[in-house]
Amino acid sequence: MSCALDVLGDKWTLLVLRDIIFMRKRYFREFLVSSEKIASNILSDRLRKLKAAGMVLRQPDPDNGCRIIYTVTEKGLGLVPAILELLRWGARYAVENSKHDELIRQFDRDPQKLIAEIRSSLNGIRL
Amino acid sequence: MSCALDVLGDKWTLLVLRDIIFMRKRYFREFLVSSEKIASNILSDRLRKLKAAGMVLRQPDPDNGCRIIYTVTEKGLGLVPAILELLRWGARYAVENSKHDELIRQFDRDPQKLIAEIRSSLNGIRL
DNA sequence: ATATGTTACTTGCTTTTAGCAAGTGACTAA
DNA sequence: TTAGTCACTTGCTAAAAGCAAGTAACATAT
Repeated sequence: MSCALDVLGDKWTLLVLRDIIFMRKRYFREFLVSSEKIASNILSDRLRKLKAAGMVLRQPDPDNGCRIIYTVTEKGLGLVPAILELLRWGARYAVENSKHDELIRQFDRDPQKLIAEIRSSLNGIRL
Repeated sequence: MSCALDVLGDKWTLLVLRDIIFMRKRYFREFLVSSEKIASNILSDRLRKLKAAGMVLRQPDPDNGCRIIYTVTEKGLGLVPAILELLRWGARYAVENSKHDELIRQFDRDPQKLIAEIRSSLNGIRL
């Protein structure tokens, strides 16, 4: 638990993971335009820490030398259930979001299938 | 999600919740002696914020006027699945803890039963 | 009744972390 | 060759964390 919080115990790390997993974000710029407005230095720091924790991969885009592609690892994907439980809790007790409701329903119907879909969408990236 | 992180997005809040829910802690002093050594001013602040968020209750102990009893609310209990998924992830990917393994097995066997047990252990408190 | 102890905090202060605005160097497309 | 994109850094300020010490309310023992 405290190990988990060593990596996740801050405002931004889980949001970055949510974006990379569910919003399918790949590039630095994409993370910057999230609704929560993360600063570029913080984003840089969190991506570096997530990489150090083995939860994301950082690789140059073969099609464009100045681009970097970030992807989730299996360890990062392992947090999907936890993230979805947090979404579910937020949906039940906080103000109305409802944009994650379909995701939650999908998870309830077949958790393994949702995770398999996310994983396979990652394999679609040429590296 | 970001709503959830407004409440939980720091190192200590989830640890306090873990203690109050799974370690059955009730008094200020009990939280102070957790393995992670929270400072008393931080603990005070987090308990106040959790109370403001409607996740814990703060009531004077009828048996001892200078004691305060803290208890989880239903809203706080709603985070049990999320916390357990974090524990599970920590158990799988971080260094070996294994002291939460039984808790995780219990949750896997019958999630509702575990939550019911926690809830009923709260009702045992006279207020 | 007085002294001592307990409990749940505050306060003051220092160190660490967050966050914004602006800048940089590597690369690409016109 | 020039302008633009991209993924960051850097400098600076504001906020939060963390420690040590103090305090007010109550309880217990003498």
